[in-house]
Amino acid sequence: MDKISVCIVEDEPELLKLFSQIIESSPDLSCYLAVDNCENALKNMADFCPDVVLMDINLPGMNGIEGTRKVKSLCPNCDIIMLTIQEENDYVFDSLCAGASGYLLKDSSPNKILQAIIEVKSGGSPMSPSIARKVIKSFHPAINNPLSDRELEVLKKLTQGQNYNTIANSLFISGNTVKAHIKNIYRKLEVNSRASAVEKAIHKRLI
Amino acid sequence: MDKISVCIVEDEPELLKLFSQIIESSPDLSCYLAVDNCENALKNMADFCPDVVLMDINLPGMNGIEGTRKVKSLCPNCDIIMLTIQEENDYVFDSLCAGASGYLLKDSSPNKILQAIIEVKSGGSPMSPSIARKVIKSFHPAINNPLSDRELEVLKKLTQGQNYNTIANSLFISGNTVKAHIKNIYRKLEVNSRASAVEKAIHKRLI
DNA sequence: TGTTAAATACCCCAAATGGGTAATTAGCTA
DNA sequence: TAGCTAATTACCCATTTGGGGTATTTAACA
Repeated sequence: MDKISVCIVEDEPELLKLFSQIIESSPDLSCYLAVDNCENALKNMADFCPDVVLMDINLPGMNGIEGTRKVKSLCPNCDIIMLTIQEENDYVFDSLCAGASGYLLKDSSPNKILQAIIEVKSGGSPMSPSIARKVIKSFHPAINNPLSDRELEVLKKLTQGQNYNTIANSLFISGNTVKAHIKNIYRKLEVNSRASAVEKAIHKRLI
Repeated sequence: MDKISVCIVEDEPELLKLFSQIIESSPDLSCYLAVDNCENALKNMADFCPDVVLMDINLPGMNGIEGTRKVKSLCPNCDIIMLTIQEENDYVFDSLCAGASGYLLKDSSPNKILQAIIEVKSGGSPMSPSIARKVIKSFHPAINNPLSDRELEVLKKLTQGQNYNTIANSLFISGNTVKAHIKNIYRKLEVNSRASAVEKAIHKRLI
């Protein structure tokens, strides 16, 4: 089997050098490209798609999240591992939504980085433990759910696009009562339309 | 520091025995409870909350997903690791939504299982590689997005609860045009209301 | 015991929504 | 070149929605 070809995008020269040395130290990996910005990486990738990209986030010019989006549209089969000090939620989730398949913090050991590259190519998604927990937590139910059980029932049906009367019939209550519940839901979620109620309910994991 | 107390819920006697032996073989862990159904686990947990629960999914009586929900409401600080052969998407995501913090397949090595218990207590979320990929994939953008760029713009504003005219003003087009776009969005997403459009857009990762 | 929240039900009304039809322009493809 | 789709605009009309009220019953709670 061929070596796994890796591209590194990292603007700190020492780190770029360190990472490429780590890659080249493995008999299974080959550092195909080591650049300090996304623009150069993309230019080279038009001709050849590497197997894996290690991507920093804070970069001069295009940032690593936008870069990830662009790499994925250019090379859909390329697996991207974020390798960054950024561990704020926004960075993590924006990266994943842009198409990243892994997320390592820069304090990861050389061995972890090598393992991660192998793992991502074997169909896994290597993440630093704290990142994995953030991701998993995003599925956990809301801790401060202000809605009553009945309101939650109504909210679920709202989400399915049902109107006052359909909801009323399925819950065996009057349309006016449904309306009253929806008013209370809006007040508690601080919204004033079905669309934003659904959006908020999903993102707060209420349903 | 005290040993990490572990509870195992597993209905196959050989596996239950094997897992408890693995736990007891570690100087840092203690198998506090080993039972073959959730009902018994919950009965015991009313008095004492273990640090970690290893939870099977296929169980006689209450299944492991419902069990996870119940354990979390009884012991919010307890970390639950699913340990199961089930790797269908529904099982994975339902487990996480029920409150699980890790998900291992039963073919994991004893060493992986021990590592996972330590890791989950250190604030990580241990997952088998294929499970991690499923989770990460759920954040990736839709591959078959049927909407045009303009329709996506409108959809985003729909999601924010904006009405025809507000959307029209922010896009510098007429309200009638917005309406036409929304009609096309509804047709393509096969929905007929803002609420279900928002629901579908979020779950298909269109926005 | 008084208070509060939840669930139920009703009223009115202005505004927003969804469905139908139709036309023009521009760009892309077979 | 003919045909298709996307984007834009416009109109009509019935239904739905959201905001403003008010009121009763029940259960929980301090």
